Amino acid sequence: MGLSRNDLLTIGQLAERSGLATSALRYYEKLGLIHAERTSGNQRRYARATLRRVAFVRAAQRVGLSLEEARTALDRLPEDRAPSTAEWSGVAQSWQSRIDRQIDELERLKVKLTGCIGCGCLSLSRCALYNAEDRAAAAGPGARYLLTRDPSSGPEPHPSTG
Amino acid sequence: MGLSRNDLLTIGQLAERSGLATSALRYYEKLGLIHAERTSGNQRRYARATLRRVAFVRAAQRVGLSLEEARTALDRLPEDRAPSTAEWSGVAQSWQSRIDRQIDELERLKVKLTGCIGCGCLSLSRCALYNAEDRAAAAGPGARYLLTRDPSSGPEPHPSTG
DNA sequence: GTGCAAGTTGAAGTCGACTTCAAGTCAAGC
DNA sequence: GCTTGACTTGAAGTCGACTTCAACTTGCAC
Repeated sequence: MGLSRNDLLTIGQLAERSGLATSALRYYEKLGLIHAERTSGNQRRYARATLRRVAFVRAAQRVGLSLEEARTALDRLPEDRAPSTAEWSGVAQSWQSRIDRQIDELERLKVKLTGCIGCGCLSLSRCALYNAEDRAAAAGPGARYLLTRDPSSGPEPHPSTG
Repeated sequence: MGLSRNDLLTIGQLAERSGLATSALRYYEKLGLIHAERTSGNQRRYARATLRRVAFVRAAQRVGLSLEEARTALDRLPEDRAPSTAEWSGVAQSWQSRIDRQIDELERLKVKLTGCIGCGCLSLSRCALYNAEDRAAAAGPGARYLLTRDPSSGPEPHPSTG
């Protein structure tokens, strides 16, 4: 399990240690999330700090960021060393409020479901589940685009061609 | 805004009332989530109860179910009337535990982030963010496949061809 | 110096949940 | 009866985050 040489990781080693597939790491590199030196034979060699960047990206995804957003956040942290408390706390705090919003939305949904049990609900007239008001609010990771259909808030699902 | 005739909704009306696009409703029909009668001219006409089914599907998505899973859950509820308290409570309770798991995972992530602020963390040796142990646990809606790489738990990301 | 696992590339495929398109048909108001 | 907007279909496109493929090259153990 030891590193083969002076602290540089092959893509396979980074994959094993980060829990990601090598193909994912190459993909991350293409997006500019991580970066590797090359051997004379053109193989990638990663600095150990890359492990940190990968962990950061995975955590970012868990808070609901896209890889593109993760890249932006990553740009505000140093590439070659651990961030200082100050550097880190800004990021962490904005993530915390994201998490809080997600938790909040889940709590509200839970209350609605409980209400529905109590009132024998799902009748068309006044079930809370039918009131879509806060659909766009905070939805979990990855789900934002799936559950939002309210044109007055948040990004459009696929504004590409039309 | 009134219904044009005897309680049957056109696809446009159902779209407006449910907040979904007509294309989404046709897609739901193709998946067997909803069903429509037809006019002599082959246009869809929906019973009002369809509104309930659609609402159910959207709620299911918010708890993290796929449309396929929603269809399965839907099969256990009556198609033409509001479910009884008994019929509903089984579903609602299983959703609640899903929600609880999701909240739980978010709480844990939040604690980790707080820890990282306090300890000037993100050093490679012992930052909690690096310990991926519970990655596969509960992740939010839609995110399960993105964040899971642990072969010992949960569904494989894309086991299709290989 | 050879064998073979592990690396390289770009292009194409996958997944779920839809949307968009093209080419036509229906329904309802005037 | 005509116009026009809402509807019909199947096929193809979109999105993000990867994975898979094919054809090839490197690097390390023996």
